[in-house]
Amino acid sequence: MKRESNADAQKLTIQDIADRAGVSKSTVSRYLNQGYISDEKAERIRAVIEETGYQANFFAKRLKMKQSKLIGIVLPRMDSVSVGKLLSGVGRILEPAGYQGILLVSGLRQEKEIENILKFSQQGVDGIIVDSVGITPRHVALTQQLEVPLVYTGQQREGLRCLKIDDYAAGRLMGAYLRQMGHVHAVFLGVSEKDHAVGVERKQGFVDAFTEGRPEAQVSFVETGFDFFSAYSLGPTILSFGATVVVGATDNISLGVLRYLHERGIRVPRDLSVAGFGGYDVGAVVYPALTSVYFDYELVGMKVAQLMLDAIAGIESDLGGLPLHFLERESVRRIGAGTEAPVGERAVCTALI
Amino acid sequence: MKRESNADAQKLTIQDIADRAGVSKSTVSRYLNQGYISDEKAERIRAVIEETGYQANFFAKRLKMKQSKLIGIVLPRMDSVSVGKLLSGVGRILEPAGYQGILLVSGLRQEKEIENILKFSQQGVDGIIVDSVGITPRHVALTQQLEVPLVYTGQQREGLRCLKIDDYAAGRLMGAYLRQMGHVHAVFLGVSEKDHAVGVERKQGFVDAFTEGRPEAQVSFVETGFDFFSAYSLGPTILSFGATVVVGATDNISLGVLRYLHERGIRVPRDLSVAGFGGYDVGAVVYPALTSVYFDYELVGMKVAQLMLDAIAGIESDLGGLPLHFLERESVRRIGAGTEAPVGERAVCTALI
DNA sequence: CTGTTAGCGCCTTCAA
DNA sequence: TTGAAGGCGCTAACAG
Repeated sequence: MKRESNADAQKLTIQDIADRAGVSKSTVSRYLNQGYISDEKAERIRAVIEETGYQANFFAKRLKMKQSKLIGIVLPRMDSVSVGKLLSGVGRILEPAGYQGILLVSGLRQEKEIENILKFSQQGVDGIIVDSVGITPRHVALTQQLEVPLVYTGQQREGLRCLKIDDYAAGRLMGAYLRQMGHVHAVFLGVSEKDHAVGVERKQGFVDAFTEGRPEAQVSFVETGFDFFSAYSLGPTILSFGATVVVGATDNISLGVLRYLHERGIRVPRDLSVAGFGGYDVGAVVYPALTSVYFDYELVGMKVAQLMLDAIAGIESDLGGLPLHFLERESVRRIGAGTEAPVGERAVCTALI
Repeated sequence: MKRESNADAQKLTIQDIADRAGVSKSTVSRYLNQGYISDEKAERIRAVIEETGYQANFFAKRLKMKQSKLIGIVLPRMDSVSVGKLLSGVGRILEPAGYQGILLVSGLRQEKEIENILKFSQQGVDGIIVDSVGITPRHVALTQQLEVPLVYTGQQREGLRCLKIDDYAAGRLMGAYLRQMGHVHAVFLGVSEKDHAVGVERKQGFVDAFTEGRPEAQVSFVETGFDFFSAYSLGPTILSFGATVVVGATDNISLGVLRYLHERGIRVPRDLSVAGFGGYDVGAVVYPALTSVYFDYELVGMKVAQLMLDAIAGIESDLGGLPLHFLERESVRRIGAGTEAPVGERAVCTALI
């Protein structure tokens, strides 16, 4: 009966392996890393490692190597589809590169976001990815002060390494589409301007493309939260404007509207059109399926991760833009003739399911 | 103009602080940990640390301390609502306890799940939480072999530290409800039995409660994938049985059915009832809102994390069960009188939105 | 090709 | 109370 199984893998050190293989520590180390040893010893070492299940101590190794192969990821929240997709994309790039993501959640608070960045930098991660809810001057200062490379997404700011979907362009896409469909009066159900990307850029893009050179065009604004219940409860207000289409700043918001309209017996799109942003799968299950601008968050994640890797390698890369896809589904009705959108405006529109 | 700002926080070591404060390394160390020094020196050190922004090197510290304050979390996938909620719950417990989660995704592959567990144990995490898609004998062997404590969720297995929702009970809850509503013939749209929790337990619970002591009761089975498109495409098959209710093993599956029925002009619940499992928010937005058994994955996450913390502390705790809530919404119709369910079967039913 | 020798930055006896 | 010294496990010169 053998006493030493390959349990307690943690306990043995490189010295133990060296002893059992009858070589020195450094030889084992070389075997593990570069490899500059005779086939014979290599084989002896391999055998010992095999049977003991030895694994190098992570912390000792990192202490020497001065790099953790860890990327800190600061997230606004955990239970969100887009965050999930983003993470999925990030992992896809990080893993094959030998890096590992480590998370910290900031509960949508900018302050905590900064704390988390600090915490990661103290922990000695090799890079920090921040999915921000709002970049403050302190973010900028901190980023420049820190040694470790940072990449931001979700929000954008001059002077920082950023990569996010083009909310303004997304807004324009929707605005152009609706004017083509002949709509003249729209209700825009937006969110707080504190979220610059969604609250300001997305809305502005929509308004610009929808109204540009059309004095008769009109957009009414209503502010809501991100969840569909808050949108749902705004139903009466929305109807009071007498518009022909309601645009929610996110699909969730639009779904809330859809549900309200359904209960009120208002048919979509016959009586009123509805559209959103995000292109979530759920938009395809509801009836009518929601017309939306699709954001490929997984791709965002992949590009952000690549940007991170490049930054670590000392390369300041520029990974082009992120494509936007227009999902023309069932919730928007054509009214009258429509106004042609500016040339090329529909170039990136693609119909997906 | 000061040359040394508090940038490069990483670079200074405990020795630097000691020098600037005019004390020895060990004094600084003591200040940082236990505290067994004169107020005077303590103050000097505090000041230096304050102005330099010094932070102890994470890896050096861990190398000495023999504990990482890191919990490895092995996930089947990243882009899923339930995983997001679970993580959210885990974080809620881990963070205040000074622990941090670190993730590895196994892409729904059991093999990779094992690799990931191994990887974490090599990295010296203090504990590993596994949201499993299927526990194999190798999982069991590995778990017993490893030094580090493991906690499983998603699946259950004798001899392992597990905590998951009671799929069998959830199935029973649904079965009992439907028989009470007078249904006699149901179609169960289930998933592969490889997923023991969902594919076997949940289904069995449903069948048992639905048919027990009712020879006339009948359940027809159809196997599908987890996504709603695959369920959607099974529409014709489902209808061919002529049942009065369709039960999807997950809400996603049921949503696919709902969409199919809607397109075919079949009214729910008038012509056919539909129900699911999960209680996702989306189920409340569709029309009719989906009746479902609600799983509080965030709570699961919290309990799993607590179990982990206890295990680390050497305590083998038993955190009771997880409550199930029945969401009686709009998609199931009452037919005839119904059969009373076994006594107490509805005890844990609660109506949430 | 290989073993010896230094540390990486920190914590922790051990004397003083 | 404090400082000196040793060592956690590993890698990377440096001589052989």
